[in-house]
Amino acid sequence: MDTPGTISCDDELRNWPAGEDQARAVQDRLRPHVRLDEPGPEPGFEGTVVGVDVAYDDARDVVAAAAVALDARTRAVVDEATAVGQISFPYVPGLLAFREIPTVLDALARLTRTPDLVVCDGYGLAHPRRFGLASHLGVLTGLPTIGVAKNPFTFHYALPGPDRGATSPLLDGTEEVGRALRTQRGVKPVFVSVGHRIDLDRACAQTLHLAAHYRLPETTRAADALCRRALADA
DNA sequence: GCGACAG
DNA sequence: ATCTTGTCGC
Repeated sequence: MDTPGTISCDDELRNWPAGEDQARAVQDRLRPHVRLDEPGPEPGFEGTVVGVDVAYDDARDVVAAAAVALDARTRAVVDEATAVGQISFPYVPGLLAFREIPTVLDALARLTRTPDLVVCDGYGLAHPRRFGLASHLGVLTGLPTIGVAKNPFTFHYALPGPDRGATSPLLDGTEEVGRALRTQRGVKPVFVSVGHRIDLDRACAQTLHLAAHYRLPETTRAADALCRRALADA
């Protein structure tokens, strides 16, 4: 049985859901473990921010994940790791975590130090059941996580102002589940949501600091490039 | 029933 | 996510 506030990552992996109904049940069971009461690290803190990403080859049934650790202040790459596996779940909107997490966990385990913050491609709280990829990865690892997505999924938003740093609420009805964040002037915004153990203001501030030169955070760009290389070499 | 739908 | 060349622009 689960102890309140504690889950076993190994047990969750052992009992990976076989179908969509089971997967949704897992999300409903794990959702109460998400912690939204911690402010999380400030941008530029002493430590590492890790970007994770995954690439697929459906024809070969191969998935490659990458984890790239950056110095949180300077954004210099300080560590990186990859992992290759078999595709464990089809892509179903709302169930992305079940497709990505097993291999991502492998890659994270191969880093030489524990991340202080993990940046995911996709969403955390901004999810039909408030438990997206970033929330799920946060609960399984216990690490602070955020989600940075390239499109608004099923949610609505007004375009933020044109300046870098401008934001607007990402809405599910009237509930703010994340924010549209302009990381570069005049460039389409990214969509930030909280995963685990960080608040939305800090999640946006971290994203802005990491996206100093491009639309997407350096963490995401580095992890994306690395997992593609890992897939090609697999 | 129809359309929308992170990666 | 992935299939994919050249091309317009700073």
